[in-house]
Amino acid sequence: MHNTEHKRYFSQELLDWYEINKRDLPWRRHRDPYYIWVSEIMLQQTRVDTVIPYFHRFIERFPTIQSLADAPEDDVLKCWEGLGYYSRARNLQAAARQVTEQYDGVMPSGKDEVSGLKGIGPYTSGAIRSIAFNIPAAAVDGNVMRVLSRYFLIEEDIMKVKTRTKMEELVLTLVPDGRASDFTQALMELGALICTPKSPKCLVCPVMEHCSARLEGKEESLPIKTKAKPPRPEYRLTAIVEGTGVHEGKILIRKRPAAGLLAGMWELPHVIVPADGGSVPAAMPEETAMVGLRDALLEEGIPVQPIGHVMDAEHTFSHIQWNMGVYRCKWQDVPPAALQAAESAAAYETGEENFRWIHVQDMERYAFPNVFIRILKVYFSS
DNA sequence: CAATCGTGGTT
DNA sequence: TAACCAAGATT
Repeated sequence: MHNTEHKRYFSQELLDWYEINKRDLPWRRHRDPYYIWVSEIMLQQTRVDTVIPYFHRFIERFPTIQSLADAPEDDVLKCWEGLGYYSRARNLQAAARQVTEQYDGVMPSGKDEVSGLKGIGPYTSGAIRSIAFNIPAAAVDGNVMRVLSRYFLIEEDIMKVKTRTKMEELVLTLVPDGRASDFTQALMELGALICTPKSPKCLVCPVMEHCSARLEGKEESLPIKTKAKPPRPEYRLTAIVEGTGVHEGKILIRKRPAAGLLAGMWELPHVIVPADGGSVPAAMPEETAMVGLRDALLEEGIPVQPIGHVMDAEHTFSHIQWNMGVYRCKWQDVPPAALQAAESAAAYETGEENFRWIHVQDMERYAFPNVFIRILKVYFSS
């Protein structure tokens, strides 16, 4: 159905188009595998315009693989703050340490070596090897699957691994000799600029003439993709704990666990409210919320007295929607008897474990998820 | 395979 | 405005 003639046409026209239309992007100004690597990790599920300022800051702060490997993890997370999917940052640094230890600090180019690095999957492996080393490897991302599913009329669910591996094989038959780097980027560039998800610009597409989807009027209905499940709602009560005594003028923050959602990031103390009977914090009487918050935090060894409602906040992750009621609280100095129940309260006072008392200006030293930055901004500006 | 893991822009 | 989307990896 698709002869080598149409394939050759596709590859050649695509390369010619790319040469003229490629964007001037920061990571395209070098062939340094480290730059390509960092950009590819940042670009996962993230728009180019969002990545650009992060890329500049990251390369300035961590100019080499060695400097990244040597840095404290908190510094790396701070540099990633606001970009999302924070495991990318943690894995990137872990991989930098792998390269330092296993490959003398030099980025490898072999398939098994690259794929063996943390955070580098099939796509990123192909992207680094083709773009940085000009090796004929397939880098099949969302853009590429969209372009290929349309040009070759592949009516299979692109969410399935099998579809991606099939397209990887297809790509390998398309890469012109010695042009792997440009071809990979051209394929993605076409998906980003011309063969867009909605309203593809077929009239200015360099390969429109032999695009099967276009010829059959199916360009708008491809690729086929299963719908994502809507995020499940969660209800959380959040505390802005104001310090007393030596901690006067400060608030309490804590560091999240090393795994899971927002791993390793800092946050305001908060508790989940069991969602029975639709008890949305916004709808919950403030008195009820404050009593619940006080009791729940004391269970976790954080003795506070809620004072009043600050704001409601909503934050949507890929799979969870947080509905938050935020309350100003006063740290409660607990009498010795009660201290036993709140066993770890003393730990916060000494600043041990994963808790800190901070001033507003200390925020720049800790990496916070976006939702807490928004809340703290409102709090500190009022 | 399907769920987990952020955020902001576009339609 | 709600839904969809953006250069995916890990478990």
